[in-house]
Amino acid sequence: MDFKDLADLIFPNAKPVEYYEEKYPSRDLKEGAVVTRVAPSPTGSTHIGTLYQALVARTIAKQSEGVFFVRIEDTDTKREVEGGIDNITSSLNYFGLGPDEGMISGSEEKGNYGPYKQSSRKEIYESFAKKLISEGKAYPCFCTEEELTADREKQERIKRRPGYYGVWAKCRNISPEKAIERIKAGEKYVIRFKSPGNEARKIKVSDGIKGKITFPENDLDIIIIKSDGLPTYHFAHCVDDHLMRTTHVIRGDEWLSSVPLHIQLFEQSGFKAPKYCHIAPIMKNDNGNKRKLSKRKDPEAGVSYFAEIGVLPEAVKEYLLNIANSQFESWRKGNKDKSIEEFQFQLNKMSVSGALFDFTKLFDVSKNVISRLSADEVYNYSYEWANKYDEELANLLKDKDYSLKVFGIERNNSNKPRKDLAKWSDVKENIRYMFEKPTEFDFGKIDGDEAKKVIEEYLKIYDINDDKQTWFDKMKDVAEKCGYAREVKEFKASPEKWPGHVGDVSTVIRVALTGRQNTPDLYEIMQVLGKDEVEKRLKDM
RNA sequence: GGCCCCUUGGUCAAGCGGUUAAGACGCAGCCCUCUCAAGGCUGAAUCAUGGGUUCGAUUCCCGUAGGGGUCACCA
Repeated sequence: MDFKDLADLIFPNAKPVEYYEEKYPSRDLKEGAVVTRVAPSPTGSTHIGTLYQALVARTIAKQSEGVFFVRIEDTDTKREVEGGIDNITSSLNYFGLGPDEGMISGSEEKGNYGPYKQSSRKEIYESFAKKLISEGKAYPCFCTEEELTADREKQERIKRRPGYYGVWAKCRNISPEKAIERIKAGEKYVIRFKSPGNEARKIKVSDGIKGKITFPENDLDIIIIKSDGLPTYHFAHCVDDHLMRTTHVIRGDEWLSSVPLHIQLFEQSGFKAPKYCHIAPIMKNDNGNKRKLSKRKDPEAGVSYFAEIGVLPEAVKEYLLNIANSQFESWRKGNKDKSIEEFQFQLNKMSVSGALFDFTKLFDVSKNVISRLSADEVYNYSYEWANKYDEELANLLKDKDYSLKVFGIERNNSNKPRKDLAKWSDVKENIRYMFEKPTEFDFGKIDGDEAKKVIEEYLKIYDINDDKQTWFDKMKDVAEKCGYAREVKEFKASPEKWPGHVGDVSTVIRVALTGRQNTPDLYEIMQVLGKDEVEKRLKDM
């Protein structure tokens, strides 16, 4: 009786690993091409961290003409949420981060290295676990949960490092004969990795983002196959990323401390370990403390939030890229019209510590993104958004031709378009007065009777056909006639001479027309409003 | 608690032994033939702390403090 018999008993039907090695050959890619993945668990709504990782992973894969794929890590059946996979794949798609390979919906996948859902790969893990067992590098463990917790408590009590290692690894040296006997007797067991490590020895790892890190070697005999027959994350990661020929593992830095284990797992399995790249998480300031963005507490942690408030995926990506590579900003400044795909991303320029999520900055980025859009695009996006989230706005925007003119104000034929829209949920209050007569008026400096006089005077000479210069000259004429300064400069030079200047006069017209003291270019607004509407609103005053 | 990582303005951050310590967001002020958004200019604001090493430390080393991560049959 030896390890081989034990392995045969545990996994009688497992295929030899060679079968899989052949089925999933090395990828035929050009030199330097990088194979990356994002490997989320389908546990609910997609987290912004997943998106962030996907963005980074996909970017470096694309840049190197490599492959980016999506693998679903659903080995924890308890945490799985219905529709979880769909949620991930549709979020990735929505953000334009669809994969070359892997899961593309809740039930479909593409690519030759699948299945891309771990729950469908059970037999593959068994095959590799069997090999480890037959080589004496893994073993069945019969310890019950109660025994394990008892040991852990004892370890704590006597101030020892907790875990299943050394003398605490009770099942480590059970002979194959004895193990076979116990299995045949029907005892429950899991499969553990027999770690060859020694905690006193150090290993050095070069992380693609964090740089050189020194760890103690792993000496924990971690579980690789759980009692439900599915692998733990560690083992699944090892088998999958080997077979899927991943070259760079981009993942959250909560995994950093598992690296010694993972490297050992790869070594013992006879695989080449991938390059690890650990991304610092996006944080939130919580009463002076930094903590990871949490889906429970922070709406912005859920990726769907950005769709809800109407921030473009492109804006979110640019913001994330900004956090990831600070040179992005200056690149963008010099390449205003280029796609972000052209930006040369550098992994080693990523920050090693987590950045605070900053809405103000996101909105600034977003304003810039929207400012690059045509009136047509702005209309389409906001109408689409309104149909989903804001019925009132959708009604306002029904008249497409007119709406297009409204969105064209200071946008069409302008080389420095407005930057006052950060998100589609800003649109309604921004343009409402173009569709509805205002009901409240505050003329500022000028009181009601004066304002009436200004409006009357203006009405006498108003002509929709005036060009902008004539329009402005007429505004000055009204100012003069009503006793205000023609030129702002003159007024500023001797403010005691007049009660106000053209600006104050135009404010009256502006308020009468829009109900606001601040608006975009009044001339353009009046052009869009049209002669009838302008005269009507003015006369109604 | 053990182990690992981190610490430049309010925020994101350049920097890699000698710099007036970039830039962006935000903030304040000014300018720009009407207001605002934008744009331009100007300004306030940063090297956690104590020791070394060095002619010289933001930069290198050690300690301290603070922060983060991790120690599961969860990923």
